[in-house]
Amino acid sequence: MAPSDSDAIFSALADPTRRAILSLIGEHEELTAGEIAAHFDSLGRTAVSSHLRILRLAGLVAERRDGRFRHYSVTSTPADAVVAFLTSVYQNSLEQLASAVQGAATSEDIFAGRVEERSA
Amino acid sequence: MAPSDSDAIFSALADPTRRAILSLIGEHEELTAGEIAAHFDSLGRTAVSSHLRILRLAGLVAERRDGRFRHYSVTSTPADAVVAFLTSVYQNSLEQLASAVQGAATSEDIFAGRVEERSA
DNA sequence: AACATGTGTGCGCAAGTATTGACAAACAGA
DNA sequence: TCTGTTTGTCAATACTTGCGCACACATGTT
Repeated sequence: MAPSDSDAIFSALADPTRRAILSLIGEHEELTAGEIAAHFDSLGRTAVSSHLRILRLAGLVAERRDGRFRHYSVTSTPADAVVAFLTSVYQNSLEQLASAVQGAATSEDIFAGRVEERSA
Repeated sequence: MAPSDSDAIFSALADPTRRAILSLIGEHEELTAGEIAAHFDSLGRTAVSSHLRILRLAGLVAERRDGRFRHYSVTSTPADAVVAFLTSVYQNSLEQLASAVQGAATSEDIFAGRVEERSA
C-alpha cells in the first residue's frame, strides 16, 4: 500500500496533457503557469494549475517563486524510477534500450498534436 | 485526438497492478493467464484477464494460444515510445539517462510490495 | 483600491476497476 | 458421445477515481 514514488510518476505521465506540459517545459528552461496555460486552447488556468500540482507532487517539475509568478522547470532525477522499471522488465534487451536512449534525439512527434496549442 | 500509441502505453503503465504483472512476466519467459492470476491474492481471474487485455492492446505483451492455455510474454519494442518521450523531455541529461539504463540492473524494489503475492 | 497571477474547493461528468454470473473452447474419462 | 472439469473471456453492475469548470480566496503589483 506504500504509494511508492513510481505510482505518482506513472499516474502523472498517464495524462497526455501532462506529458505535453512536461515536454513544453522541457523545450524551455523555465515557464510560468500563465505561459503554459497560454499554449493550450482547451484548458483553463485552474486545469493547468491542477496538472502542475500533480507533476510537482510526483517530483517531475520544480517550482520557483518569483514575486507573484511561479516558474516551473523539469527535474532531472525523476526519470530514474521509470528507467528502473523499464530495465527490470526488459532486462534481456538492455542494450537495445540504451542504444535507443542515445540514438533518439528528437522525437516530439510522439506526443505532438495531443493537445491543441496556440501559436503563442 | 489521435489515440497515439503512447497514450495506450502510458495508460497501461499507470496501474501498479499492471506494472506488477508486466514485471512478473518479465521474470519468466512465458506465463499463462492462470499462472499470473495465481500470484495475486486480491485479484480474480477476470480482473487479471482485463489487465492482460489492456497490456495486449497497448502492445506491451504478446499472446500465444496453445490449446486452452494462453501464454503471455513481454514484447521488446514497446518501450520505444516511453524512451522517446523521456529523451525528448530530458534532452539535457541524456547521458545521465543512458548511464542509468546501463547501470541499473536489478531494481525490483520499486514495484515490490505493490500487490500482495502468493508464495506460489 | 484595483488589477493580475495562481491556487484551493465543490460540483457534475466521464472513465476505469473489481466483482458476479454466464458463456465459449479445449481436454479427460467413462 | 456425453458429461464434467479446467481455462479464459465476455456482459452487466456497483464502486472508485480523475478531469475540467465556475467560483472564491490568497498573494503580489501598480
